[in-house]
Amino acid sequence: MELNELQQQRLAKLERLRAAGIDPYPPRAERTHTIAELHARFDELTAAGARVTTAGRIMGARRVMGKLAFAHIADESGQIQLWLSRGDLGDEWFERFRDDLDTFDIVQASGTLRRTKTGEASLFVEQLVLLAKALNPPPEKYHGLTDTEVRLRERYLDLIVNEATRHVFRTRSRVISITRRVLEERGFMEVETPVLQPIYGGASARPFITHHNQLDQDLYLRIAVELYLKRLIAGGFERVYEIGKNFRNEGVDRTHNPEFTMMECYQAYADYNDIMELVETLFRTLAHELTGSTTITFQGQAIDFGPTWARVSIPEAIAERTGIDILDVTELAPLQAAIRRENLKVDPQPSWGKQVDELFSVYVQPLLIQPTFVIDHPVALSPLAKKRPDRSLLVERFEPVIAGLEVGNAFTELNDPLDQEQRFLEQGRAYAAGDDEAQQMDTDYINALMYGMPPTGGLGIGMDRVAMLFSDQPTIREVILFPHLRQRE
RNA sequence: GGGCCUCUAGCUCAAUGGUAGAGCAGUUGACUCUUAAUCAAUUGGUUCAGGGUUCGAAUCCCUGGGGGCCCA
Repeated sequence: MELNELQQQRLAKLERLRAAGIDPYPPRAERTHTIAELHARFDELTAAGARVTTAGRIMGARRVMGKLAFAHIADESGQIQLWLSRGDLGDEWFERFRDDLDTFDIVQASGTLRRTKTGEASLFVEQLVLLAKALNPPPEKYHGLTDTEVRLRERYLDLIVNEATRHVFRTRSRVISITRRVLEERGFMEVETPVLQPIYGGASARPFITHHNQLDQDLYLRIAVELYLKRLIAGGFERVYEIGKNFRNEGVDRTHNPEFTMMECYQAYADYNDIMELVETLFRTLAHELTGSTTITFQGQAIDFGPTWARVSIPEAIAERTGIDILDVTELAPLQAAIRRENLKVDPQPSWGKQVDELFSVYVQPLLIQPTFVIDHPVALSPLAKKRPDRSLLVERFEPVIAGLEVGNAFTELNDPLDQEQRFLEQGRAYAAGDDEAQQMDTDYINALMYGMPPTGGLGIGMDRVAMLFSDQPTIREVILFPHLRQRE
């Protein structure tokens, strides 16, 4: 390992400490109070003259005068100022603090609490213990660390110096735990299903492929958990959910990371209308618990989860915005002709369904700022959803859209094994025609349906995107602790 | 995958084709109420990598790499 000048200086200090018989990485720490507890009970502890011991990382610059020094230390709960005097600490440790300790070192400090002349609650230190020597220097103290690349590659440093980053990940954690609680309160049971799957299914996406050596078998990292959870519904569990990582072999952008966290849940004897109610309740609860109100601010836009959500029908909205009635133009070539006639700026797609999706994505979805259920998807794009009884071209499906962002996908599940088989065959033809996101035939899943699966409503929610909304972050990588980046060199 | 922008000291940033600099941090010294401490002095560079143009390249050109923004 090659050390730069600043690292070498810190290493020299570490060696000096070792030479003086001090372990720079002792195995144990002592703490009578966290820093937040010191502040919360400051008056009481000060009046009692209590001797307290706390610990934390030296933050900001040390301010060392001839016989007096100041520094702030931080633990997860907060910051407190240390007041260090040659008189209280003794020459040896005062000089050690001055000469051999640095910003970012982690220390344990014992003493009494008092306010300084300027009124700042401080720990007047009588005894100092080094808990961990930092060999890396801090970033610039005023501008801090701003370089996005370094913030993501060295997320630990980002967390040390940026309270805003810590806040984002605390919020993300609460989003997940509140979601879990809402589901548990409704009687959903958390389950775990395979990450390594012999057949990938449940979504339209390209998989990562891996290999089991002993079985000499290719396996796929799951792109969804849908088909396994519905096997459980067929098995008789009536409410199940799973929160976990999915993997899709796709590009990285503002709203996509190759591995991401999905919540999926399935409820027997329910349909997509019941699931809409669940989604409304979930988001209303998240907003209320995280902000105290039903309204959040995302990228400058107020978003209200109080009311029931608007419903936007894909064919109706496309007709309104483009003048094309997709239910009248149900083949690819005539649809593309109509697009040219109307002079619409969308890219040509290889199938009617995808062309419809493209029209909607360009001309309707960006306008959907308030929480909206997008409904009436083409059956060709929804091989696992039940058809509308009144319109066989469309399915009982909805996507929750917030601030123009798709945050999930839900439908009345297709439980007819014969129809399901036909849908898989259709997907197989699409794959053969070059659609590398088409879904695979899963005969074991059809076998499960052949035992009978009750009418069921199902839902998938992209938890990273929900975390973006509730932490007001513009990109998914800001809500993923260690997002994917290219290797250096 | 395409277009545009960007990469200089540990960090935040300058430097119009002509001696690579500042602030902070660090180091040395002074200082017993500081908090972006102050005062004085001072160290620190493969300018992302490789090639080219030029008397001379951080700067212009080419190739490659990392990152950002927009588009697909």
